[in-house]
Amino acid sequence: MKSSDPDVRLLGALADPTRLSIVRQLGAVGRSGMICACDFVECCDVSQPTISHHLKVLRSAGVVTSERQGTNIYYALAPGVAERYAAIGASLAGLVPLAALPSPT
Amino acid sequence: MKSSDPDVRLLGALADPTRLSIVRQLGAVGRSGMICACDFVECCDVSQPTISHHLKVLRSAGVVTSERQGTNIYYALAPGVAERYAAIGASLAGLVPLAALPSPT
DNA sequence: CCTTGATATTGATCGTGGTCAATATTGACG
DNA sequence: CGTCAATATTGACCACGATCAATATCAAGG
Repeated sequence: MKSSDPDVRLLGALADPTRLSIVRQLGAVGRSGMICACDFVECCDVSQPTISHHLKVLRSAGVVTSERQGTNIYYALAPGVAERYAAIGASLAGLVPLAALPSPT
Repeated sequence: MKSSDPDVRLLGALADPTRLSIVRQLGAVGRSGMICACDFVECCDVSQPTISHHLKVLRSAGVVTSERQGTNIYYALAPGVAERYAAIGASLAGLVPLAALPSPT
């Protein structure tokens, strides 16, 4: 019954404090920024297997991509995830959510 | 442990096929559009108590507002929910979700 | 190879949430 | 007040997901 709707899966992937924190860190380092999985283990106070599980959920929902570099694995925001998120917002409010953002003058 | 983070609650409220369907219907009828609860019972193939439960979740997360008219109760998108959704998107992708929308050349 | 560090998987536990049947509440209208 | 239609609440059941301890895989260096 896994809901199979990709929009629901995207929202569900973000609807967890640990995962939202991970994704926000990835967003904060910019578009091409990559973060080592070990860094997530340090910051969020959950165990390493739990972090690995959350990263798997995010990857499976198409939110992040992973790239191996030696023993470390670096994660980055998947391309197009912002578009997907914005598209869901558009289907909700039927409009332009962005116009409402704090405009940086 | 209810996660208390309003962003997580907003995303969680949308991360359900039935609730997303409800919110999309509300978005489709436009800004001031209101929809009777009974209409949701008809369209989504879940029982009336379940619809009532989902509406309660959406109301509790600040996604919808309700207004009684006789025996019927009409629901509408809460003001500011689009802004809240967009703000989360901004914190994710750095900014710009809107520029990323399908550009109509 | 063997060890070591990083990540993933397994297995188990436990809370949360979606669902329904049954029942209660609420409001309108005789 | 009694009835009816609409909505909410209760109680129970079940699946899913978040979590951790233990273990496995995987890659680099000696």
